[in-house]
Amino acid sequence: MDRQRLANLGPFLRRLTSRSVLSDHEQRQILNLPVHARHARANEDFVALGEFVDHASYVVEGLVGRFDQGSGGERQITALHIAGDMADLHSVVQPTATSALQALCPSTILQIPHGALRAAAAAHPAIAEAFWRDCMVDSMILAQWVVNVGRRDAPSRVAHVLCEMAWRYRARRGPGRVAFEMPMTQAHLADATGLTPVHINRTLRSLAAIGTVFRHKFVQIEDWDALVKVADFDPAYLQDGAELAERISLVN
Amino acid sequence: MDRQRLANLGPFLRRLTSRSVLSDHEQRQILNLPVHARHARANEDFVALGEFVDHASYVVEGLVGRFDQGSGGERQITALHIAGDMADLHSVVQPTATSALQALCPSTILQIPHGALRAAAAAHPAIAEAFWRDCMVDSMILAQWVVNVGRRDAPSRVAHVLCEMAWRYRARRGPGRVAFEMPMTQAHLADATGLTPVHINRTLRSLAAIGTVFRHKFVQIEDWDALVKVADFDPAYLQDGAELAERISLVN
DNA sequence: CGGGCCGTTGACACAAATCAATGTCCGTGG
DNA sequence: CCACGGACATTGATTTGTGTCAACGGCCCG
Repeated sequence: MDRQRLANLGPFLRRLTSRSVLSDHEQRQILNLPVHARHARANEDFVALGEFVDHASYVVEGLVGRFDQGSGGERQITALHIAGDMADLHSVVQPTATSALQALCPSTILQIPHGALRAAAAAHPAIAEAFWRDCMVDSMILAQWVVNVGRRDAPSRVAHVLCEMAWRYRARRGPGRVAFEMPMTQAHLADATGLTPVHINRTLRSLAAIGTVFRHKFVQIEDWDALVKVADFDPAYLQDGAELAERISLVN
Repeated sequence: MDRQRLANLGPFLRRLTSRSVLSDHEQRQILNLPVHARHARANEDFVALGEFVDHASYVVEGLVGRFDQGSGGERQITALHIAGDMADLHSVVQPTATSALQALCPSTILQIPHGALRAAAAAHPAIAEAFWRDCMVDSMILAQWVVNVGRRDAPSRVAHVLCEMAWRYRARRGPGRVAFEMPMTQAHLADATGLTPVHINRTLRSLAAIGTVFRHKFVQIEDWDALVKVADFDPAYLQDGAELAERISLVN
């Protein structure tokens, strides 16, 4: 295991500290985690279903999807992970993958050994807490996806995914125009929303009527508020505006 | 905060130790957690949406659902918690509820202060790990629900929920007949599967054709294997048969 | 005895799936 | 430089699963 000291874990640390309190020393522990870089081509599984992994996968660049599938082969994306996300931090505590990780576009991944993560968590309760909390944010997103797929019609579903991604990419600035890159195909969107690719296509055309377009891996939203209304989007679940006062530490 | 020492946390401890390794001393810490009993009537919210909670809710008796809803009022159950489940252990680390907790039948709840849980986790890395892992099991169930609601048709969805519940209630013994109590209504099943109550009704009738009935809050399955086939059910995600060898401890 | 919750049934409407073809772009190799 | 192949997007015709609306029935409990 080579220990390249790329400064790439910065975004991960920022994610953690945006929701949890870590001392300088603890922050250094995170940045000094050993990593092993790896590349994944578009549509390449870099963690297979059922595989027993000994490392977590951090997305430096690109976009990855968590895929689940039934025995009939019908695929469903269960989570999307953008650059800066630890795609399977949960594997530290649950090393048998119950879903596959697949790159949706050429992506670079940093593998971080479970051993190092476990050691950091065991030595510093605040780090354990930050990891736990980070996993729980993913879990709340998952709960929202159940609602999305279970209770919304096609335009609303697609709009909701676009809103969530805009928010997570921090592309949204005001009530008006928003634009960001989202390197996935219409078929991927279908896998994420529980719809068919053809219907995604038609739905996107209907969304164009309110000024939202997804073309050439690029999302352009003319009227953010209008999209939010269609999506019935409330960003509370992303735990982003979490007040410092609400952050409670294990270490008290 | 009264500190009733009911021996009711036993099932919770058993859940934890079935997947994580805890020393005798750590186990005692769990059993000695202070609790406050509370009753909830059927269809009563005992944790409201958006509420800031300072305790976790443990289900001693009954059945509770995690409810999410859109602005239009359409409800979606995001998780079911049976007796012995800690319904919102995640609230320790994420105290603002993004979903409501509602009793589906008369239930009794034990409230456990976050302070005590946090103290136990901070003092014992193995306990922190066990809590984290327990939350991740719920998370994997959630991921399966996304698949269920996103990719399966009505008979398959309902069958899958029944299989999962049979498994979690430990009602399944062999390949043949299975029966267990599941104190919820058809409308609740509809909220859990993203279907309408009328369609649930018709779907249940179609499942009766393969010998599976849900009547009077009771599930009776004549042919388990047949139901599993309809449901496309694979219990791996429940992390139940997890081998001891696969359990890895933070404390090494 | 009456009212409400829950379950049941039928007729009909509609959103999304399916099936099938065609179009467009882009990289690659002749 | 052009022809080819493949991935992705687009479109139309048709089918189908599920929702919607509306009514009725059973049963428990007050």
